[in-house]
Amino acid sequence: MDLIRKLSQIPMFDGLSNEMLTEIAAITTAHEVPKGKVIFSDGEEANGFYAIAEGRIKIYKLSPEGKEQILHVFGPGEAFGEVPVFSGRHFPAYAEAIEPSLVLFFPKEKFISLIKSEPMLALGMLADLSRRLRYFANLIENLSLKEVPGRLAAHLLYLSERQEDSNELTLDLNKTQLASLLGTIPETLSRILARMTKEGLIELLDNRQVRILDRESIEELANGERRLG
Amino acid sequence: MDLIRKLSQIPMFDGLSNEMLTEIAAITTAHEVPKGKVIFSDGEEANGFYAIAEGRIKIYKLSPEGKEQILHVFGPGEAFGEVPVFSGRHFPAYAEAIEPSLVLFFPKEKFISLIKSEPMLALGMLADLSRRLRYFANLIENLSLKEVPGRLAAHLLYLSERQEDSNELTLDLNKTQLASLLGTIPETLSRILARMTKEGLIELLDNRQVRILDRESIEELANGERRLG
DNA sequence: CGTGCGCTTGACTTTTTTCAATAAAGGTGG
DNA sequence: CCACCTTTATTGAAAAAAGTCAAGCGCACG
Repeated sequence: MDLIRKLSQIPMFDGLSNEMLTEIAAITTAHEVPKGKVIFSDGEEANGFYAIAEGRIKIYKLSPEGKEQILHVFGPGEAFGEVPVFSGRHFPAYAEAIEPSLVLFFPKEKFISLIKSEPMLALGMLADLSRRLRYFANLIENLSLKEVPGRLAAHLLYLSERQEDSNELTLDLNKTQLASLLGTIPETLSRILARMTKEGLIELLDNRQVRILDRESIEELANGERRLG
Repeated sequence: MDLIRKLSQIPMFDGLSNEMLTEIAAITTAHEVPKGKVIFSDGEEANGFYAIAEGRIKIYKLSPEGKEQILHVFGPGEAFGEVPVFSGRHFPAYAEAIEPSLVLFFPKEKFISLIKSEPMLALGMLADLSRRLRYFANLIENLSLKEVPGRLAAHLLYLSERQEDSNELTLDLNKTQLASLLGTIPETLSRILARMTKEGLIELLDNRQVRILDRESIEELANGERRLG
């Protein structure tokens, strides 16, 4: 069945038997989500969690004045909204589709029953949450200990690692959302990109394409060993 | 045995049978840690994780210039250093005793074997990591979306909830470390406490004692509905 | 073809940090 | 128990970083 193939592509479910995947499929429902739709809200009661079959979902917090901090952008194969399955009853942030998406939903109680009978499922889940904690520790470090140019530099290096030509990269978000991911605002991001261009560290090709001209300087920026003039 | 009593007081191990506690005890070692001792460092390879029997441990990141961001302060009954047990091989931050402490150590592979045979242990672990993710989401929100007065106000309210007299509270850290927990520096914290005092929101008694004089205004500060004059 | 949203840039304000000096607190050994 | 010494805390003045407000451009989409 198609659903089982989708489940098997989720890393969290790696190493599970076909029987177990079938059991999971039996409790799974799939939902199409249009771009811009809020899947759940901060503080909302949770009945289960999600995984992405297609599309991308941003997880974010909002300030009272409406400023947004993106915590995570998840793509195909990644799960989200698991926290209230295991502690607390409410989602800790907002989730919104930033592309037309197809998400799979797993109801809480039924999923917990499966965990009790299948330790590998628990270990996959633990690995998943652990990776996320590691990612958050890094995000906190960036927000608290680096200035915006350093955060941007680190992000550019991160993106450049996962492209064919390691010196030409495509931004995965528009600049407003990239600003939100980096804990700043579009104006500041724009200015810093301009400064990095003027100092010959990067070159802006398309609106979404960046060429790295001076990788070493960008690495120094990301490590706090240098600052923009 | 004394070790089993200590294990039974760790919330992560709630609901486990005596036999299982005995099995855990068989792989546990206890270690005294003097105040100021670094238990593990960011990036160091991990062989297992820890839980606190007595004392307090801070988990933190350092910038190249030596600025510190505290991620967590853990006390008796709390576990730390679990992330590399389930994903990655290295600790994601530093851990240091801020009081003379007694910590329990659980070796990685042996602990994973126990998890495979006891689903309740996995669920306790999952609840633990989930709580931590929730806490981190909150910390990120504070760092990114609130100014320092708002972060301090939120922390004072948090402390006041867990004291007998809800309007008189004891800071759990010295001010240098409190600044580090709030993502700022001692000078800034000092100034903001002075401003809150001048505006009649709080009164500083001892160096560690704070009396809340105007709780409503502090709540508004914490919610970003108000700012200091 | 127009409206709107995203992006950029400038001028200005606010917040926070830096640097420096001093004061207070806490722990140690005599 | 006190004097000393190190660490911690406070305060001021100046600098830096980032945010706000406002205006204008351009591209996309209906």
